Amino acid sequence: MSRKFYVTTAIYYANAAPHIGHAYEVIGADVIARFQRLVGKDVFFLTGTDEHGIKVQKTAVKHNMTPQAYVDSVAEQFKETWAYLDIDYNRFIRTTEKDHYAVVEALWNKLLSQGDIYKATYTGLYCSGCETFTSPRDLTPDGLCPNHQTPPDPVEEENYFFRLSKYKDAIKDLLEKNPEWILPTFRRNEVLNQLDELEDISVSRATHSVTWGIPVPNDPGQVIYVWIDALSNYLTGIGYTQDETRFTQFWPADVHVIGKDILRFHAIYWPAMLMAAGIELPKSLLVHGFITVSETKISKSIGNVISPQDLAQRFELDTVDPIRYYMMASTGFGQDGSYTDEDFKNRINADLANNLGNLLNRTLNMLNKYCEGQIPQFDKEMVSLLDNETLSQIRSHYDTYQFPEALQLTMGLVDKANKLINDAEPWTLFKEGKLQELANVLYSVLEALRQAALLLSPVTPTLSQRIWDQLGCQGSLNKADFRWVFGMPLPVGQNTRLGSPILPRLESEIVGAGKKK
RNA sequence: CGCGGGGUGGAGCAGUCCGGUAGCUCGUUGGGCUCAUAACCCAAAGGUCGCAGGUUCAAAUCCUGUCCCCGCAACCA
Repeated sequence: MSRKFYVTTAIYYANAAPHIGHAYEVIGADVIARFQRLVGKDVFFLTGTDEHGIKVQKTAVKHNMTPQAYVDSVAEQFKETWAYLDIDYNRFIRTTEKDHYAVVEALWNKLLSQGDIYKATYTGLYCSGCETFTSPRDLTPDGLCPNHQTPPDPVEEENYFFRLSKYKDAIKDLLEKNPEWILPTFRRNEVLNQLDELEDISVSRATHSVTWGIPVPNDPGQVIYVWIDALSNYLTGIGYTQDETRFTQFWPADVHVIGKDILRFHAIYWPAMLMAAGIELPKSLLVHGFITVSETKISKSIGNVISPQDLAQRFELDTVDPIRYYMMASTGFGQDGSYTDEDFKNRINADLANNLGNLLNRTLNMLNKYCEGQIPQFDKEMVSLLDNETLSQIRSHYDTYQFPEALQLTMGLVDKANKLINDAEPWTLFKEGKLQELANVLYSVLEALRQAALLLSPVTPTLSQRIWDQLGCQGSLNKADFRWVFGMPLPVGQNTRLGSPILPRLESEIVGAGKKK
């Protein structure tokens, strides 16, 4: 088994601030990265921003900024949000970075020299108001530009094209022979269906329509369009043509985490480009759905854009873990997820505050009263609440990106611990002087807590660490090892450190969902 | 007939491939316990399994028809 793991998110278009939709994807990728580290892989986790193009160019003008200054500010916002969300990435790539230019140019030149990029005339509908080409389906029924209510002009323009059609059969073959290449698998059909009408794609734009992009080598009148520019970030991120050692270490990507909106580009354009360039293909695409807020698609025009910070503020959270947990527990990849305040509060209170947090609290309190706060000496009557079978199921769910299932099983361990306390009644055992039995029960529960903290740590790193610390364990869970689940039981006699609840119950939200604050 | 996903107790889902007491989480109600973050444990109520036919001793599950939602079809996370 390979010891490396390369995971990426899509790079986010730098013309607006991040919201919980972006957060969902990046958290998913972060959970994958953290889990793979936990099981001992050498992980590289790449995320970043896509910063070129006409929209950025225009938005910058609107803000009275240069495109560069504008994308600098947006990239900064993304980085801040990622830090806030506890995203432990290895690199935040920006398509305006120098090494990316070098990669894109290298790729371009290679494809051009072998004839996979060629120059041709592109005929399109150009709206002078929008200063961009539009497609017929974006027009009003009368054939007018929806923004300007004017008819677009047919314009001919010299562009470079990528010989995508040449790779049609190879892509088809790839998808048919690798049913698991796109996950969840039902997405594959969507792509297969689109394959038949595949034409070559335009991969450059004339500078009179867009200037904010990577210039086409040796052709000052053209800039490279989004496909080659954006998709190739996955190569740049690990040093293609720049750092061959690292590149060969991590390529191919193990999984590209993407939204369903950009599946086509990742499932068709991207492998075609790689085939053309003679580069190995990524191993899989993990396609997620969208998060809707109160059943409505997140949209600026509707005004229900909500940032992770908004959400945390709304419930006065002192850690983002509930957000991470909620997103990973309630929505499997593939489905669209619906966010509501009510649902969020219920879920977090039930799982994290009541079941998990309170379990720690009640157990350590008893330990203080009955065992002077020390991990008690158990004997062979002590039962383990976690078994090998369940553990391997949890691991397998994490491995296959089935986070709701992994979390549910882990919470099952917590349930068992709560149940054991109710059934065994340690307070009665104490009164009756059955101290060995008492020690066994408490140890079982404490050990379950330690294991749960470890198993949840990819999703809730902060809360897990709080449990870890209160149990008196040393060090950071970021450096933990999956084998510790059974391999590093709580040492007898260790002093625990009961603290404040790891997560207070959420009370009524301050502002309702779906409204702008 | 473009392709695909889905319609199961108040909410969100599993079960459908390999027919046979309709399950899980949350919520609601009642009880228990008292170590704990009004928490935890137990129990109960609550479902024409979209609709209509058919096959079968037996269908949420197979077959046929039909209605309704949603997604995808060149840049919308």
